Parts: sequence; C-alpha cells; structure tokens
Amino acid sequence: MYQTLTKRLREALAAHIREKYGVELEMVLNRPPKLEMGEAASPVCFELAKQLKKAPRQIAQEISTSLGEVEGIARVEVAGGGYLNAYFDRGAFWEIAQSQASSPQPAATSHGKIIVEHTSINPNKAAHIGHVRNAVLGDTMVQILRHAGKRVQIQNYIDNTGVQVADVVIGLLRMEQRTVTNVMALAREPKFDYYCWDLYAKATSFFAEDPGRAAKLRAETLKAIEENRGEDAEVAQIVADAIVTCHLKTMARLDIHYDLLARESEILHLKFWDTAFEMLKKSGAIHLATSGKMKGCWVLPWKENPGINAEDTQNTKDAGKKTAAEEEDENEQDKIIVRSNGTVTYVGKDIAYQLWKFGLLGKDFCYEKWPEAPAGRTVWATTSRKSEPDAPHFGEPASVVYNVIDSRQAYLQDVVAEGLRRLGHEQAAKNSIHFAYEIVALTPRCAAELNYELSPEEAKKPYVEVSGRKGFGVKADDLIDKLEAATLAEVQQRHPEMSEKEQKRTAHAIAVGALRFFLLKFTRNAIIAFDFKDALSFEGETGPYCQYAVVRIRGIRRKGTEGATHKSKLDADSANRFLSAADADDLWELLLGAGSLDYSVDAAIATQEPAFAAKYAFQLAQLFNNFYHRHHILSETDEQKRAFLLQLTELVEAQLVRALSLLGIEAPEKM
RNA sequence: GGGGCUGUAGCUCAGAUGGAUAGAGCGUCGGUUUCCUAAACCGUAGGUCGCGCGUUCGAAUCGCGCCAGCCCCA
Repeated sequence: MYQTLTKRLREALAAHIREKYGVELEMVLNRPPKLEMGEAASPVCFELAKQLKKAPRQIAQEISTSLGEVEGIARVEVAGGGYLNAYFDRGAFWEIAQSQASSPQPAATSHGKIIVEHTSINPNKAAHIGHVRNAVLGDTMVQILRHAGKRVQIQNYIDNTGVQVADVVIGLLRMEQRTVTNVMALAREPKFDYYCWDLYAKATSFFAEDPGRAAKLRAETLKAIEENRGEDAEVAQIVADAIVTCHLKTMARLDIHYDLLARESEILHLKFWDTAFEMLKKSGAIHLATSGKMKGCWVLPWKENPGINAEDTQNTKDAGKKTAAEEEDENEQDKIIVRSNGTVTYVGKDIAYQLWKFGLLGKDFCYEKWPEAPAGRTVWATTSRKSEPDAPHFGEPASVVYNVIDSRQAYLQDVVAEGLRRLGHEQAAKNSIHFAYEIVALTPRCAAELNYELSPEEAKKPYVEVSGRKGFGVKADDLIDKLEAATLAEVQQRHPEMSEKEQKRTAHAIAVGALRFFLLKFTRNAIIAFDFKDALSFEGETGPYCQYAVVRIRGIRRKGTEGATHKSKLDADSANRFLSAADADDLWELLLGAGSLDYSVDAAIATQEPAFAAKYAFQLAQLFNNFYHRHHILSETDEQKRAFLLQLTELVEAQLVRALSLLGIEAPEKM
C-alpha cells in the first residue's frame, strides 16, 4: 500500500530528473519525522545540487512546480534546505488500502529457490533459549520472505556424527555401562533430551578428570561414528534421532517447522565429503601440510589475498620473500580441513553441504519422511537408503542461502565461503549469507535463580554465558512451560467463563506471543541478557500488547454485530471527507500505519533484520490503542462516520494479524 | 599478535540506504475505569549519541586515531 505510492513517486521523480537535467540518480525516499511534513520525502535535490552546482532549494522549487501529476500523490512541497515532501491523496490511499487488503499476497514472483537453514542444534541434549533465538529468527525470516513472494525451503542441519553426540555416547556406554537395547528403551522415554542434558554435563566433568583418557575415548568414538561401525555408531544414531524428535516437538510448540532435516551422516555415507575433498584437492584450494605443527593435515591457506586463482603464483612469490619465522606464523593462520588422523572438520563438511545447496556438487541425497514428525506435519530427512517416490526435489539449486548461525562462528563461515571461492564459485560464496546473531546470555540474577554458582568475575559482568557443556542454561521447554503457566493463571482470572480447553489455547497463544516477540524485538547483533522477569512481562513493548490490540478490535466487531442489525454502507466520498477533516490527522496516521506493512517488510528484507517487522507490529498496535481511547466507535451517532471507523478498524486488524503472523504469533479471540 | 562486534535517557534497546526539533519500553512521579475488557491510555522528568580529529551544505550514522567491554583465530 505505502510502497505502491512511493514506487510511483520514485519512478516519476527519476523520469522527471532524467528528462529535465539529464541526470540518472538512485531515488531514495525517507519517511519524514513528522506527519505535517508529508508521507514521503526525497533528499535528492541535495545530491543534485552538487552535480548542477545550484542551490538545493532552488532545484527543489523547480522540480516541485514542473513535476506534474503523480497518481495518488496530492502535492509535492519544498521544505527545509531543499527537501521534496510528498503528501498522499488520503482518499486514494484509502481506496488502495481497501482493494489490497482483500487481495493479500502478491503472486509468487519467485525467480529462484531460497534456502533458510536454521535451528541446527547438536542432537545431544535439550534445546535452550539460545537455540530458540536461532529458530525464531530463522522462521520469522522465512515468513517474511514468503510474504514477499519468495519460494523458500527450510532446512535444519543435523550434526549427528560430531563430537557432542560422541560425548553422550561415551556417557551412556562407558560411564553408565548401558547396552544398546537399554539405550533404545531409555531414548523412548519422555524427556530423554533432559536426561542427555545432565549426562552431557557429567561427561564433561568425567573428561576433565583425565584429559588423556578423554582425548583417546573421543577420538575412538568419533571415528567409529564417522565410519558407521559398531555399538558406538548404533547408539549415536539412536541418541541423535531421539533428540531430533524432541527438538522438533519443542519447536512445534512455537509453531516452527522444517521442510528438510539435512543430516551430516549422509554427507559422509553418500560420499558428499569425498567428492568435495577431491574438488578441493584438484583445484589446489587446499594442500597437504608437510611440515610444522599441521604436518599431515589438509589445510586451506588463509590470510592471503583472497582473490580468485591468483593465489598460487602469489603464494610462492610472497613466501620467497619471507623469513622462516614469518612463514611459520602464516602457516598458523591456515585452516585445517582434514585432521592428520583423517577425520574431517566441521568446516570441511559444511563446504560439501554448501556446494550441494547451490547444486555445485553434482550429487544429491536420498530422502525419506521423518518417522516421528509433530502431529499433522510432514518432515523430510536425508537418508542413505532409497528415496521415497513422493519426495520433493530438494536438490534443486538455491539462488540464495541464509545460514542462521551465531556470530561467534563468523570466522568459520568466512572460511567456508572462501572454500567456495577457491573452487571458482564466487557467486555462490556471495549468495551464501551468514545470517549472524548474538548469543542469549543470562543476567547474574537469573543465573542465581537457576542455582548456578557465579565466580567473582562473572558476578561483576552484566550477563553470564550459557554453557551446554556445563549443563547451565534455560531449557526451551521449561521456559515455555513457565510462560504458559503464567498466562493461564491470568486468563483464568480474566475469563472464568471460558472452557478449560479455550483457556489453555488462549494462554498458549499469549505465551508464544510473549516469547517470540521478546526474542525478535532486539536486533540480531544485540546480546540478549535473559531474565525471567523481562521474558514473562506482558506489558509495554511485548507480544501480548500487540495481541491485545487485535483482541480489542475483535471485541468491537462482536459487539457491533450483536447490537446494530444493519451495517450502513460507506460511500466513497465519506472516507475522504473524514480523513481530510481539520482534526483528522490521528485517523490518517492510523490508516497510514495500517498501510505501511509493505514498507517494513521491505526494510526487514533489505537489512535482513526481522526486528523491523516486530517494531512495525508494536507501532501499529500502539497507534490503534491511541485511537481506541480517542474514538468510541459503537456509540458514534453519525452512521457514515461509524461505518468508516469500523472499516478502518477492520483494516488495522487485517494488517496487524498479518504482521503478527510473520512473527509466528497468533492473535486469540479474547484474552 | 591478528580479525570482528558493541558503546545513545537511571535500566533494556530502536534509530536500513548520511538529512529536518535523537525515539520507544521499563522504571520514577502524577492522573484516567459503572467497561467497544485498564495485558490499555494521558501527562511529567530524564541525553556532552564513549572521547578526539577529519570528510560533507549536513554525521548517532562515513573515515582515521584513542578509551572501555565482549567474541573469534591462533
């Protein structure tokens, strides 16, 4: 809606400037700080002033008088030192909003497939709050991209052959001396993910007792898992599969789902890695270190000028000029891809996976349905067995890939991208986006509530980092339980007339709204210092605040249909009249807000910042609450006015519900 | 040692593509409810945008240098 008009304005301005001054400029539009300054502003005259060597205000004056009609724009004025402020035709905007509200989604204008990879939790313990941030960010980005007409596939990478799973395997088989059958039974019990959470922490202390033994056990177990042999491999699969099912269940509570579970075991068993390894060797992207600390490792040279193909000559040239010490130093910057014992690092496997995502590996997985998907859902997983015939074509190359991974791994992600580049896939490297976000830490107070003993240094810090190894953190299911309990108590008090089922449904929706919004209101690179007090807050800038605005509108609609038997029809001129009245700026502001979802979605995509969408929902809810206190709709005596206010309210509802759905938040009927 | 991120109100954070008088929530203080449910609204106070120099008609935003904190690679 908003973008419909700004697009017209942008095009008209660009064409006019091209014609009048023969200058081609990118047409940036801003939102003026105040409503009196119009709805869209262009600072283009300042830029033009440089090129034409004229005063910006004079240019603005010229343009504003000669621009001519732009459909839907009432007028363009000169302001400040040379701004062009555009004022929308309020009646026209109302019409656009009415027609677009009823025909919601743009047709899938997708060019290529987009992959969003998120969640990707090590399948060896319960999910914690940090994992939830990852999943919520990823899922929200998915909804936003789909809303913009993109074709998106959601993947969840399962590192089921890694060291973390190995640690739990050691815990079960060596520390607890369990049999395979026994583990199988244990894995079927509820809260197996919680059991592993504790066991993983115990294993960590067990390893700390004797580092030598730990290294040996780990290496043995890891190798057995990678080669898919013996009890270790068997138990690893049982554990990883069961935990993945737990994670799917936890995320389903937040309405987060996946198209494909891409498992690391298949990267190995289907020889994805072997193929990638050959490609890397053949292209000279990696080489075997023959001396020094990394002797016997395959390494990817780092720190050199990352230009394409020029490295080889440059490497030798530079190396010749360097002292031994410098060379040694430089070698230490190289990234190990294959360890001297032959095992592949995570980076190596990730390069293979990224190549596959872009269709550059020349291989595909086999696919089968995950046997224990959440109710009513189908989730596919990679497999080494034969593909099921109805499997979607997951191997279709992606044009863009969003990898939702915390920012501590920025360096590793750079290495992966560098690997792609050295294989000659510059474009893929560019389109493989590290969608980075900061961690969720705990406030010292929150840590204390969890009975965690703080060291003196930790107590001084504003936050404490969670640690899966130490078993220290807020588990996702615990947090959701806590939120649901708190919201249920509130709903029961406010709505004793509701059935218990209805109360629970409502409480659940509010709990999810509170949690998802809480994780989305921060921008990606803000560290969230988690505290139960903040997360359990339902007032102010929160999900429930936004939901409440919708509930209010629904209340009005219910009351409205009960009371008035006839709903008078709004005639075309009336809307314009009400919006253009001298004291109607608040109505206009609300309409404009309701129509600005597209603007916020565009900003969210351009900046890769889902927080923009959350901000939008909150601001629209705020505008509505403000309006709600100023205008009593149902008691409005002017029938046309009442019809107008009602219709405006319904527009706000539609847009707010849409915005919330992008955030994965459902608005209940009552709360 | 190298690389990255962060520093804005008492607290937690927004300020995309440089732009007009730097915003919000919480907290403070003071008001609003016989209801279209107050999970709301209104008012109040609170800022050398870490510091310095530079680029620009214009800098919280860009560049350089410091200071402080966090993370990553060794």
